[in-house]
Amino acid sequence: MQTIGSKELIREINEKLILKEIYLNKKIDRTSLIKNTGLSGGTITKIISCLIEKQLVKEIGEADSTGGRKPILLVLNKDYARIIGIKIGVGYIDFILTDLTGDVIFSQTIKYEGSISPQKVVSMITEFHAKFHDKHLLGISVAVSGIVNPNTGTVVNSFLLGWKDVELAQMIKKEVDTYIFVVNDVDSFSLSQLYNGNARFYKNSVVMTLGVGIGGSLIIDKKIHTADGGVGEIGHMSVVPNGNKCTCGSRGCLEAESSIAAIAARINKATTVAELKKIFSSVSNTEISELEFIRKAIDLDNKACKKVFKEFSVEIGIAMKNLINILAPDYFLLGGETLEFRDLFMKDAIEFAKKNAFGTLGTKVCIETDTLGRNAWTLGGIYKIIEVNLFENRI
Amino acid sequence: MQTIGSKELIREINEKLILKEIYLNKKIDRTSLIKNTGLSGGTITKIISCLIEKQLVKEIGEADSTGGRKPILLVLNKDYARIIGIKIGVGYIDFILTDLTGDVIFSQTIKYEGSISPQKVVSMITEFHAKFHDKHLLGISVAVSGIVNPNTGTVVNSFLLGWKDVELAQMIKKEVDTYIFVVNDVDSFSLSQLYNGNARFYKNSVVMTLGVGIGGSLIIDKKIHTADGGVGEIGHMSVVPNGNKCTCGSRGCLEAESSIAAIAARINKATTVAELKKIFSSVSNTEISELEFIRKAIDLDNKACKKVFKEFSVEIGIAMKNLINILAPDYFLLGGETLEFRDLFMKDAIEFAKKNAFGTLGTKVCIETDTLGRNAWTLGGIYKIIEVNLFENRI
DNA sequence: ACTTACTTTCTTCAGTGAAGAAAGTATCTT
DNA sequence: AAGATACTTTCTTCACTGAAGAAAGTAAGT
Repeated sequence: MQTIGSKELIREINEKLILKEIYLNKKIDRTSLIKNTGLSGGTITKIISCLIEKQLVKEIGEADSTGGRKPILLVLNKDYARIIGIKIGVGYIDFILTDLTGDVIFSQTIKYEGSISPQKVVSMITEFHAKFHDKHLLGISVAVSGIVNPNTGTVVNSFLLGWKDVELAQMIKKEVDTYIFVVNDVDSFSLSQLYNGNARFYKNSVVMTLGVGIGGSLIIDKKIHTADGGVGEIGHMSVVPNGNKCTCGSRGCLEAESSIAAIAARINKATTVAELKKIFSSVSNTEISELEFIRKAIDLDNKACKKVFKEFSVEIGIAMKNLINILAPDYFLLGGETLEFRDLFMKDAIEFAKKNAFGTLGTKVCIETDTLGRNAWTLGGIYKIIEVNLFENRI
Repeated sequence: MQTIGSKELIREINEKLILKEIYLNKKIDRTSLIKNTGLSGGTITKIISCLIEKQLVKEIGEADSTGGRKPILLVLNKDYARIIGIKIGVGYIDFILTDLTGDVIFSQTIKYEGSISPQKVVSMITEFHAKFHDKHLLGISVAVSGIVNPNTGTVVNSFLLGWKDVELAQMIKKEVDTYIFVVNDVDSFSLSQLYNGNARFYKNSVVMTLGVGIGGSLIIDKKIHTADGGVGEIGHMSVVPNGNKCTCGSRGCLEAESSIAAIAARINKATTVAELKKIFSSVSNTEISELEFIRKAIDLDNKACKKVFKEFSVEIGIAMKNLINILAPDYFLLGGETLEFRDLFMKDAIEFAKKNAFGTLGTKVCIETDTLGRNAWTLGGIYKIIEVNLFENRI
């Protein structure tokens, strides 16, 4: 939809410019706002007065004088609103409540067994909201696995949850009338890297997560690229012709070859240690997880593990090389549970990728691993809600 | 660089809105501009007067009355400026001169043997420009193979031309002081699909070209995604583990397996027809091109060709499936010289890709082949120059 | 008295909405 | 058939509005 130029647009652009400057500086005075934004003194005074009246901004004291009048410091009013973030995992749901700037106020994890229905999730969200609706609610973000259309708020297809064509945003909005942002969980993780991690310093990034599934997310020109959902299904890139049957129906997909479960299976096949094989038989009975099995395997048969992770590093290296060649990112971030075993594969995979990428693409990309931790999967959607509400122009 | 809201910005936004509306409608009257843009009558009158004064727009007569005063029709002034587009191929250079709307006024192809230096190219551009500098020159677009940084105008690395770190834009600007747009040739082809082909109707597209090399280009949110060059090196995606040695140094790349040269080599290997093998030996002496060899091969040993193209269709299908899974495009366009043999591989490749793509990604993508033809490789950059100058907002 | 920070006043300019001018068509009267 | 009148549509003009900038003023420091 095309936007026409108008006085309202001018004011909106400048208000958001000022809000962004206050947010980035945490606290700032009017004269610095004049310098940093290029707006005139009169304009700054008028707009700040407006924002104070709206209670989005507040004065919090003075800074030291440099020879004249002491400047008055301005900050975003953290208490202006609250934001709720949810991450629907397999067997658990994370809830996080933050203030206007994304600082965590409260968080909790609720575990569940078997499967969980969308109705149940909506019910839990409504309960969580009821506990905190004393403040204005800016929005609710929900991170879900699978193909998610963030524009319609629909979970098109989540294999892990067993959901298909769930209009989650609409269901939640019926109960809580606020802005609902339904997003793929890897995209949410990626948004955290963009707003709070090192991805913020780069224009184009690829995020890859290794774990139960192999996930991916793309950041293009400092914006998450979701299309209408389905972007970044890196796990379903073919790496082994006629390889293992994948859950998606294809063969030789990266996920079929290199998920946690696949690694465990490969270790079991490679090892001759009887005790280890016995332990592996418990895995499918969920007496022990694949992660735990791999931990034990490293103790009991380090040689077999090294061999399996060596092959794994080549597959991951090929996948990374392919992504670097297709997308030419400045920044490449690796995350997910499999990073626990990074010592066994990471260096080789990165070296393989950098060495085999086309031309200069391998040398120009910065490759790092996640340092933000588990909350990043939930906070990403919250950061997006803040960006959309406070800083993003409609043109 | 952040943009502040101002009266100048308002005027600029609205002028471009009006120009875009005139361009899309080819001819339009003021009352329709009021309806289509949402701007008021006074604003339309003022801005149109301005544009007429600048000679960007002109009145060209009247439309029929519908009961009142006859409306006056307005058009873009095609003669306001000229644009030059160049495509540097292997063994030839295409030159195209267009008017303000991208309509071709003049074109020529100059052949060259062996290699060609950047200096020689600049010299030819200067000569071409000298023939047509009676009109204002809006810009010059140069399409080149390899890794090209359009932001700096640098040919970082063109394997086919043997160029490395050539600051082509600067070299040209020294001779002709105008806007210079240096772009990867597949990206230029892609831009034509976006501005003049069916890609204009989709938000996210992938363009793949099959020929001497395997090239790719990405359109994200209706914008070509180039980063700082190197995006879309689809040809260097691995499809065969430990496969053929590629020019990029890696092994098993799509380009090493499925370029025109690779297909010819595979046909030669598969055939038992002595005459065909004899003809193939002439290819490396450039007595006959690979394309011509394949044409003959289809006549002399259709069975072997069918077999080779069957394998080829799987490789292309895998590559397409990988791209669909990573990028979730709405639209996928195939182009390039290998399409001459589309009857032997296209249907199978598309079917493979659609069938093996993740979830609904395969059914939602529209896959087509190029209909714009050879000039599309040159005109894409011209369309971009028009877009940047007449329609694109700086915010 | 001078410096620095912030506010107020006045000016400029772009867009808006309403009214008017210009140029049409349709109908009626002579 | 010609002229007059009524109505419609297109385009222009103009007074008003609001946002930003420039200039001048006030407040609070050293």
